[in-house]
Amino acid sequence: MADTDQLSAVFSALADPTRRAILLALAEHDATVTELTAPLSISMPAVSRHLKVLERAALISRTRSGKWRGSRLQAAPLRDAADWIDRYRRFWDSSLTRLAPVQAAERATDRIPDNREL
Amino acid sequence: MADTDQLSAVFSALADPTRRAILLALAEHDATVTELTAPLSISMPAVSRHLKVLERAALISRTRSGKWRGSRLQAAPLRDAADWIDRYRRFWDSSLTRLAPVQAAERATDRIPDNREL
DNA sequence: CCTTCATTTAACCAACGTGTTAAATGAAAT
DNA sequence: ATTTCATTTAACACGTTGGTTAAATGAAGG
Repeated sequence: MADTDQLSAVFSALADPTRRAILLALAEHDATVTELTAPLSISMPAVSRHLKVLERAALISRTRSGKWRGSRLQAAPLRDAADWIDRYRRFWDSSLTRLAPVQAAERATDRIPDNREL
Repeated sequence: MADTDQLSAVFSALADPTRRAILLALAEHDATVTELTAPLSISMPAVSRHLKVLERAALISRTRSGKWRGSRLQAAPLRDAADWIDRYRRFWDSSLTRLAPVQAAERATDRIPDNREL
């Protein structure tokens, strides 16, 4: 990560398939580390550290109740990530058919040194 | 990354603020490495490598035209990322008011060993 | 040709990420 | 008190990342 900014932390957390699997599991229901580890073919310490990453990204919260530590999905940062990505929606969605030619034209003439058809 | 799966590559690419800045610039118009480097206070080789990361994630395509190599935004992978995140939308958006209590109830009773109010 | 300009590759470095196993912690149960 | 169980921390290995500067590449232009 190297960065501490929120969005970077979130995207970085999402960049790992194991962590995405964990979030998916937590979308079903809160779970303990042991429960999360079961289907994951990695050691419990490894899962524990994935959870720490998710927690730093504020994607989960953790509760303690005696022996057990529960993890709960916190989706707010996902909203931020979705919002960021949404700024690019015009580049792929329905309007693509309508907008694409315009964009192509812009791209062909704009900013490219001497219009060398990049 | 360590992983080669597409979604991981995309999220990993997005996890760096410099690369997000590059994508934002490319949302305006295609650009050369030099143009992209100008506002970025890092060296051109560094930018060149960021571009390679974005290219591996299929977030940009590159064209060559004589001396210049242009970069163009390719938003399709962003759609995939958005789609992935969207599965969690119910956890944060409007229905949150309506759904949250249900979820809370589910969470309190579900899967947690012996209902220890995690 | 020889130079210039845009970009990439190479070599290096410090920091980080992800996994492991073994030890430590801390609450529960006997 | 001692043991047991869930989890975390420590110590280690190893590959990756992101930055640097210096050299290589490759097309354009004199």
